[in-house]
Amino acid sequence: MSFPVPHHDHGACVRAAMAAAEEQCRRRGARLTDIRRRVLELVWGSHQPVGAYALLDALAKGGWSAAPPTVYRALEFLQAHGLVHRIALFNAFIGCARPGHHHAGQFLLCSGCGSAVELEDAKVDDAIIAAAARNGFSVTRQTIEIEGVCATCRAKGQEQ
Amino acid sequence: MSFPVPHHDHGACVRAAMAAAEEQCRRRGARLTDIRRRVLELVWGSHQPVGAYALLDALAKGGWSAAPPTVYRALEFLQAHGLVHRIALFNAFIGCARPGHHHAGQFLLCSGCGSAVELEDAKVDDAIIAAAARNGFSVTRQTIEIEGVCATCRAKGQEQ
DNA sequence: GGATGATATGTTATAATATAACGTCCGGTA
DNA sequence: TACCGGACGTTATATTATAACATATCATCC
Ligand SMILES: [Zn+2]
Ligand SMILES: [Zn+2]
Ligand SMILES: [Zn+2]
Ligand SMILES: [Zn+2]
Repeated sequence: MSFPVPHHDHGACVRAAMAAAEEQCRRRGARLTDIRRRVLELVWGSHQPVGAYALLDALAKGGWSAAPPTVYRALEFLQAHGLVHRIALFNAFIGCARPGHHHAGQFLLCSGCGSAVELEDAKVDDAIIAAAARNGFSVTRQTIEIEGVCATCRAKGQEQ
Repeated sequence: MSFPVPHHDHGACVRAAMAAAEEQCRRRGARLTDIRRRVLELVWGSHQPVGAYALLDALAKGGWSAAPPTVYRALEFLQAHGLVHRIALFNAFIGCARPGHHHAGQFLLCSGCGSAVELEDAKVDDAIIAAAARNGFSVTRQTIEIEGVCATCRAKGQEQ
């Protein structure tokens, strides 16, 4: 929701995400299989978007013998159930902290630390829908990827 | 600026875009070479984003013997000078109707006809910068790609 | 429990997108 | 003319993603 502090208890992030995913799948009658669960954990390895082939390597290191379709299928499932989002700019994937919540798919991407943070800003949402409507356009999906520098990285850059 | 009417005089779009490009390059002392000019014309072949390899094929049909780097270099140049934008969602490229103008990179993408229209909406821009600032984030670049259905396609869909 | 259909996974191959690396040409300039 | 830097040609390869088909697993019904 807000930018991750550098040395936070990330294990807590992962546990919360996995619990939310289990809950979300239970509610929707979706099967969070071993592979899907493992891929989701790997996506949550950091707050940075991860590429499919990086996930593949990570799976392999865990002894999971997997080919590209394995990872892409898992990611497809996770996206379909709102557990993971794709960052189009980077061809990479990031965990969703609030599955089930309304989300428009708004991301802040820090070019310093590589972190991605999901935004749920109603004003941005409204402004976009209004601008679209003014052009006779009805919105079905938003992809909003904002590159820039987070507070932590800006502070680091200036202290030199 | 607004959605293209189905049977408009597209030649006029192309001529205007090419003139604007010549002017922009002149002002900036950039060399709009034959290949770059040709690629830009091809990008303007429609109001739909075009993939790099489609451009490559089109160049080949014009007898231009080109390899991928040729097209990617031309696209890189055109992007650098604001003559072309990349649509991250589609790995494709679209001409900019107003090079030199301030543009935040906001696009409406119709899933019916495939058209892409660039928006320059200050309210969207403001809302995003404000939302980013609230998270201590300073924006350097926006990628806003809004999928949906344009007025023309919606009308077509309903008349059945 | 065994048959059955749907869903999930394994496996191989290949498609689609993008870049690295290096040599050559060409246009302007001293 | 000799030089320099940007532009281009060419080959190879990296990166991302999907097609196609075989096999396995799971849930359900009898
Ligand atoms: Zn964390
Ligand atoms: Zn940062
Ligand atoms: Zn037109
Ligand atoms: Zn349309």
